[in-house]
Amino acid sequence: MAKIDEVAKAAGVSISTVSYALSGKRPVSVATRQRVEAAVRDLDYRPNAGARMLAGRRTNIFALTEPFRPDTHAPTHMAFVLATSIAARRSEYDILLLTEEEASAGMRRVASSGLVDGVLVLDVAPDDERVGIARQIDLPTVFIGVPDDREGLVCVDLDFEAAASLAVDRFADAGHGSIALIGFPAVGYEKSNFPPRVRSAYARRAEERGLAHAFRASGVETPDLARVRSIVRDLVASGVTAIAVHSPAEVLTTVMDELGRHGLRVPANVSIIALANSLDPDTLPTPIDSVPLVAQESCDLAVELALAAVEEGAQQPGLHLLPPHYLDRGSVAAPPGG
Amino acid sequence: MAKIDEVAKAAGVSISTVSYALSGKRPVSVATRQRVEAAVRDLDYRPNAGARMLAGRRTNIFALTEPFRPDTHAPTHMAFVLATSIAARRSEYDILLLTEEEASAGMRRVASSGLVDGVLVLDVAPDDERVGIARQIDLPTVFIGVPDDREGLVCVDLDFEAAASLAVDRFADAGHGSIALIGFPAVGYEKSNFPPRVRSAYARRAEERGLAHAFRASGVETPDLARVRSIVRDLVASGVTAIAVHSPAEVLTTVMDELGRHGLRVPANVSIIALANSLDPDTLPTPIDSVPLVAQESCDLAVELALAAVEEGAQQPGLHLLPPHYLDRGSVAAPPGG
DNA sequence: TTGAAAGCGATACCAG
DNA sequence: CTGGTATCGCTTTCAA
Repeated sequence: MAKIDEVAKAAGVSISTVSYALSGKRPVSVATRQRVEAAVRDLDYRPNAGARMLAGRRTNIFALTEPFRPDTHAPTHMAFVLATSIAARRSEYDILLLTEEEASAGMRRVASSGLVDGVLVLDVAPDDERVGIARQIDLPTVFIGVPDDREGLVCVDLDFEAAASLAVDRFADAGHGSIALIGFPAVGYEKSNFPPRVRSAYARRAEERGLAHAFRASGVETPDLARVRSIVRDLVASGVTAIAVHSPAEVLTTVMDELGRHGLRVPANVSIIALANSLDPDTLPTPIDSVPLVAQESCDLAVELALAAVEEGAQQPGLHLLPPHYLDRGSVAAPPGG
Repeated sequence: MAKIDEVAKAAGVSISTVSYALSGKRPVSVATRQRVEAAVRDLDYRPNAGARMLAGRRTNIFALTEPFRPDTHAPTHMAFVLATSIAARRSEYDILLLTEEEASAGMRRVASSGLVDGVLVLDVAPDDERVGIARQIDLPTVFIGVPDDREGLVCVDLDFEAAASLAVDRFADAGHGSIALIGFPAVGYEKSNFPPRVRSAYARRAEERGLAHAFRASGVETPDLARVRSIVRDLVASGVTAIAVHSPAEVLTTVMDELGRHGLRVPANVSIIALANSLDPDTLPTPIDSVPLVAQESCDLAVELALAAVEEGAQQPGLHLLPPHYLDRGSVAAPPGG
C-alpha cells in the first residue's frame, strides 16, 4: 500500500509528475516517465481508490442492475453479466452489483452517493421500473434490452427482427413452403420484451416470402418438454418441414430427440435453426444452425456508450440494434420433396 | 448531490455533529439528531462514497470473486451471488464483481488500491489459485466452499458429510436395505470440492448402518439424461429401493420420469431424496424430500465473518460448517417388501 | 517539461 | 453534548 509521495520520492520527482506520468494527461519526458514507472513497479504502487474518486472526476465503477426475475434464464443471464464485466475491465472499470429490490432503490443510492459513474441495466422488462429511475438520476444509464417506453433512453440490443427474418430467409431460400417457430413459454410474450418481437418478425417475413407459418409457445410459465414433443409431432404431421426454435437449450434438444424418435433426420427430413440462443451451438450433440445472441458485442457497446457519456458529461438517447450473425452448421437443407 | 456542509447549515449545527448524528459514533441529543435527520431528508443527502472511503477507515464494499467455470451450474451460482448481495446489503455493504481471469488478479488489484474491505470467494475449487492470493493480500477473505488446503483460511460451507448422512439415515430408518446415490458428472469428482465429500460420507454412513450401497455418476462432463435413465433401470433391477440424487434438477426430473415409465411410484415403490440441491423442491411436479444447499445462510455467515474481520482488523482462520436441514415432502417411505 | 499547493467531502481527534 | 480542524491520497490548476 505505497502512496504517491513515496513513488515521487523514489523516482526523484514531484507527486504531480507521478500523477501525470501515470494518467498521461500531460506530456512527460521519456526519461522521467521511465523512472516513475520503475518506482511504481518496485513499490507495487496502486492509486488509492477512495482518494481517486474524491479528487478525480470519476470512480471507475459502473453499477450493473439485475433483477433476478423468476423466469430469467440463468445461463444466459450469467453470460451477460460476464460479458459486461469483461467489457468494463477493458476500460479499467469495475462492476458493482445491484440485485433484486436494490436494483431500483440501489440506482438512486449509488447515483447520489457518487459511487459509480454510470449504470448498466440488464434483463430489461417491457414496463421496467428502472426506466423511470434512469430518467430521474443524473447518471449515464445504458439499457441492454429495450423497454416499451424508451423515450430519452440509451438502449442496446440484438436486432431481433433482423434475426428472425434471417432465419425465415434461410428456410425460404432452401425451398421450404411451410415453416414454424417454437417460441418461449407463453408468459414470455407478456412479461419480456424480445419474444414478441421475434414472433411478429418471423410471421411478417414468412408472409412476405409467401410461406405458411405456425407459432407455438414452448410452455406456459416454463418450458414444458412433454408439450414440446407433442408440438413437434403435430407440426411435422401438418406438413411443416422447417422449425426455428427460440427457447432454452433443453427445448432444442427435446425437439431433436423427438424428431429422432420418429426417424426424422436433420436436415434431410426437417431443417432446424436455433434463434437468439446463448449457448454454443457446437456443443450440441448435433450441430445446429443458429442466429445467436451477441452478449459480448452488446455489452461492449453498452460500456462504450456509457463511457462516452461519462466523458462528454451527457448522453445522446438512441436505440442501438446489433446486426445478427448466421452460424451455418448444416442443419438447414431443402425439404424432402424439394 | 448535497454535501455535508449544506446539511450542517440547514440543521444549524457543525459538520462534525452531522457526521456523528448519522454514524451514531458519538451521543447526540435527540433534538439535534432530529433536526439533522430532517435536513438530510429535505436535501436528499447521501455521504459521498469517495470522501468516505478516504477519510473513514472502510469502503463499505466487498469484492465477490467468481470464476465462471464451464461446469458451473448457473442457477445455483446465481442463487449464491444473489444471497451474497442480499447479505451484504443488510450490513450496508455493496458487492464488487471480480470475474474470470480477474477473479485472481483482481483480488490483488482491489486489495492494494483499497477499493474493498474484504473478499468473498465463490465457486471454490479443490486446488483454487485464489487460496494463495488470499494468503498474500492483507484483506479479510472468506471462502464460501472449502479448498483442499485451507490452512490459515476462513471457510464457510454446508456440512456435506452431515447432509449425506442425514439422507442415509432417513432411508435406513424407513427400513431400506439397499440404497444408491446418483451423483454429479464424473468430472465433478476431480475438479470440484464437495461432490467427493458427499459420495464418501454417503458410503461411510451406509456401511455404518449396514446397508448395501451403490454410486453412479450422472454423466461424464455434463449430466447425460439417457445414461441417467439406464442407471435408474439398472439400480431398480438390482434391488435398490431408495435413491439419493445429488445433481441438477433435470437429473432429478429424469429419474422421476423414468420411474414413472416403469410404473414405479414414489414413495410406494422407490424412495427419493434430493441432496444438496439449490432448487425449491416444492416447484417439482412431485414434491421430493431434500437436504438443500443453504445459500442464504452460507452467505449471511460469510458476510458476518468478513465484517467481524474488518472491525477487528484481523481474522481468525477456521472452518464453519452449517448444519443441513431435512425437508420432508413425503417421498421417503418403507420399501415395498418392508 | 516540471513543481507547489489548493481543493475534493467526508471522518474523527482534540477541545470546550 | 457540540464545534473547529487536521487529515485521508489523489487530481488538477496555477506558476515557473
